[in-house]
Amino acid sequence: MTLSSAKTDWKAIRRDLLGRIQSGVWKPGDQIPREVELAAHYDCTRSTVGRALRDLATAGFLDRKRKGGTTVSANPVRKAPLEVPIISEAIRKAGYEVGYQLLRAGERQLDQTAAAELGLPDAARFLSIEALYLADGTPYQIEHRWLLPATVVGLTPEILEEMPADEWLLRNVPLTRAQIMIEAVHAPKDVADALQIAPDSPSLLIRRTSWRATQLIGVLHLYHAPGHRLVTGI
Amino acid sequence: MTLSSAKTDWKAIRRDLLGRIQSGVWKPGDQIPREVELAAHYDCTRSTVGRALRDLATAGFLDRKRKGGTTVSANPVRKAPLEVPIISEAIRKAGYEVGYQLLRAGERQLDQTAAAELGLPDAARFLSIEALYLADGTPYQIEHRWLLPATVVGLTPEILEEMPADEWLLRNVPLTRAQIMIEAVHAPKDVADALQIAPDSPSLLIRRTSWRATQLIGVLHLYHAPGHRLVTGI
DNA sequence: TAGTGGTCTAGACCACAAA
DNA sequence: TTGTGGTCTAGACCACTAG
Repeated sequence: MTLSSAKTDWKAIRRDLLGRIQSGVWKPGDQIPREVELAAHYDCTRSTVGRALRDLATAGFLDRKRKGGTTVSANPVRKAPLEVPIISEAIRKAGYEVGYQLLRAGERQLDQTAAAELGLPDAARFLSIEALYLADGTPYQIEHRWLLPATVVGLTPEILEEMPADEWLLRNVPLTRAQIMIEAVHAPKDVADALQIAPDSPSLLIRRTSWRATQLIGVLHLYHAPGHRLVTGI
Repeated sequence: MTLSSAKTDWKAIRRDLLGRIQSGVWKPGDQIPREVELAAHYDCTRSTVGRALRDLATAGFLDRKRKGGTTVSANPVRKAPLEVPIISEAIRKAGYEVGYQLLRAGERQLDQTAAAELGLPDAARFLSIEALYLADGTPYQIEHRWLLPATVVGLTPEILEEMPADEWLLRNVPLTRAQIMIEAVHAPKDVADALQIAPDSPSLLIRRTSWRATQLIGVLHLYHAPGHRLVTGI
């Protein structure tokens, strides 16, 4: 009641409700009024307050249960959105001139550890791609991919000379599911050489395994130069 | 038309539409039918298809503009949700027994680099907290916080002996905004000692600066033991 | 069993951007 | 100017679950 009560605008209602949560008027675990009561208070229909409540629930601020009512989340598990863009876009966005250099491309036996990760026989042959990305001429990251030849028909080393694998894949084999792992490792020797950094420098490694529907596309390993930061927020 | 056309269920409609996008029936940049047409096709009201379309738009698959219609996103910037839970919850979720050990707590001058990050005069005095977390008895991560005393009144070293700062903060000073940076570093000597790892081991460092509204709460540095992985997916 | 949220309808008006 | 999505209403029925 003391807080604003802009009428009949679900965004305003959401702001008002969020305000009560964040200011502590409603504390974690508290039961908040039912939709009908809120609708009466805000002088609108149940659908409208429902939309505001639904939005807050998907954002993790509220827990909702039929018959059980709506409560303020006890464990506000905030999710920070981590963008997964095309590599060159990421560099461009940061304001740098993009450089791309194909190091190696060709069919290869899958790396032992990578095979184990995928639960595949390492007898399987993959299209192995190694490339270097530069930002303003400075080595920025190394990408190493293993792609399942059957799912990337048409992708040739010639194409890769001009176009990063990311771009080709986005247009030709869009992923529908991916698993991502982020960890800190010592840069392996070949990566350290390519990035022109000291061997055993700390490197941020992003590993991504991607599928199109249930069909495996491949595995991506991204080694970043020391000092590289992943930035996000809530 | 060829794809399923389950009637009057927005989730089914969303599945159907997403199927057309991911199977390539509708390609990036394509204009898709208007709400009225889709409503006719699925034999439901505009509100219902609208909900499905809105959902796909917020997920990044569609771009919508008044009068301009709805198009398939050309740049599907997929966002991987990175969870930011209470530390002990994270360990518990992974199935381990949680250990917590306060190493140091007391007022201190803010660290030089940390002060620069915040744009604060390093003359400011902060509550400095260092703690060790264990998973099944094994050192797991080191947290180092600098908290602005004015915003955490009531938080004493005695409380911190028993309760991780995270838990106290969640209940008493919930954050409304945070900036998060993730990078790979060499573990500093004191951190390496506490984690019982070799000096200069690669460590995943998560840095978080948090605010309540516009009021700075403090800075958190989390050093992880080598091998620790952040896992997410899309 | 009863009460709560989840969904859908059929209609209306409005805001914005393209033509 | 006009067509599109964005939002709201007033009502209804249903699904889940707490008591």
